[in-house]
Amino acid sequence: MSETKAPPKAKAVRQRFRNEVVTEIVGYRLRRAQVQVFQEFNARFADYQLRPAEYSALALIAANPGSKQIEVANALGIKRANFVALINMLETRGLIDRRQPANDRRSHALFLTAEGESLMEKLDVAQAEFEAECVRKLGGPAAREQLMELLDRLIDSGG
Amino acid sequence: MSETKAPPKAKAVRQRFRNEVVTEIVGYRLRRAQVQVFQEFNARFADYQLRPAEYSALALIAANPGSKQIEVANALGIKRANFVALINMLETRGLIDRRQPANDRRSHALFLTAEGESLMEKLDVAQAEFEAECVRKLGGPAAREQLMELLDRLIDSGG
DNA sequence: TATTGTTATACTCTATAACTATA
DNA sequence: TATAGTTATAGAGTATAACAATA
Repeated sequence: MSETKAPPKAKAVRQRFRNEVVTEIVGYRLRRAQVQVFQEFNARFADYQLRPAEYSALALIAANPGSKQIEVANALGIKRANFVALINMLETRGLIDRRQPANDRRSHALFLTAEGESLMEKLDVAQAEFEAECVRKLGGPAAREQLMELLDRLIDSGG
Repeated sequence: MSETKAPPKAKAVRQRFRNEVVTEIVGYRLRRAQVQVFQEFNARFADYQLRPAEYSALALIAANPGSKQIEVANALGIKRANFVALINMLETRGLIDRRQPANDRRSHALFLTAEGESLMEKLDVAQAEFEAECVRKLGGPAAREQLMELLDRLIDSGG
């Protein structure tokens, strides 16, 4: 503090760019936080070549073996038409299977393959580490719980 | 509670779809909240034909008259290349002006037109109403302040 | 008639490279 | 050399319409 120099005086000191008109908007800050967190996710899961939607699809199939494409798509907020390419990719990579269900031959029953199960074990670890990092940034489990509750209020309310 | 019927026994009771593997992830819930808030924004600003980025650009130019394209683009987290079409649109619609600054002829100095200023007054009202609605959903100003602080922690931390 | 998966298509958003004019 | 604006282009993500198979 004792060694700070006087600011330059000659040129008209360019006023700082005023961001507050947007940074103080809930939606704007929500967006920036989400982008930041997704970038961090992508960096951490780059080794697995999995983006958020792909990871989420795998996790949902693991937790709901035999579920239909439309169920997983709906849970992810993805249109069933757009889910086809995603699930094709996971099948091509040998991570999931489409099987013929007995009761409804229109639908496909989704399952992890052995390789998918094996990968999922690693993904669970990576995801737990990532979540722990978020908790650390937020300042602890209580802060995370607070955030989750506040976000829920924005999601739940219909109008 | 006293009138609950026994669950149907005949068919194998289809277990509820288990979402928790994703809904309990900070990033996932952040994303869903952001999408919800942006949808609400789009609905409210449909009359003005303005999406979040366009509104934010106008607000930043209003708060920083004479700013350069790259300054506004950076503040919005948009590449300068992608900002061109956005600002072209706003200029075509007569909401902003690109003027020649005296000191640096490479850049464009951005200003709201009279029409832009006039529109901005209405947008300020609409945005204030929208923010108030978010506060209501969150449960009051203190809850909003909490959310903003928590989101900041996710944005600030570099690693 | 309605639903599931699928294809095709279009529109937005984003990322990169390269050009120009200026600094 | 570096920066501001621009163009072109390609990749995601998303939305809609239409079709086949099945319910």
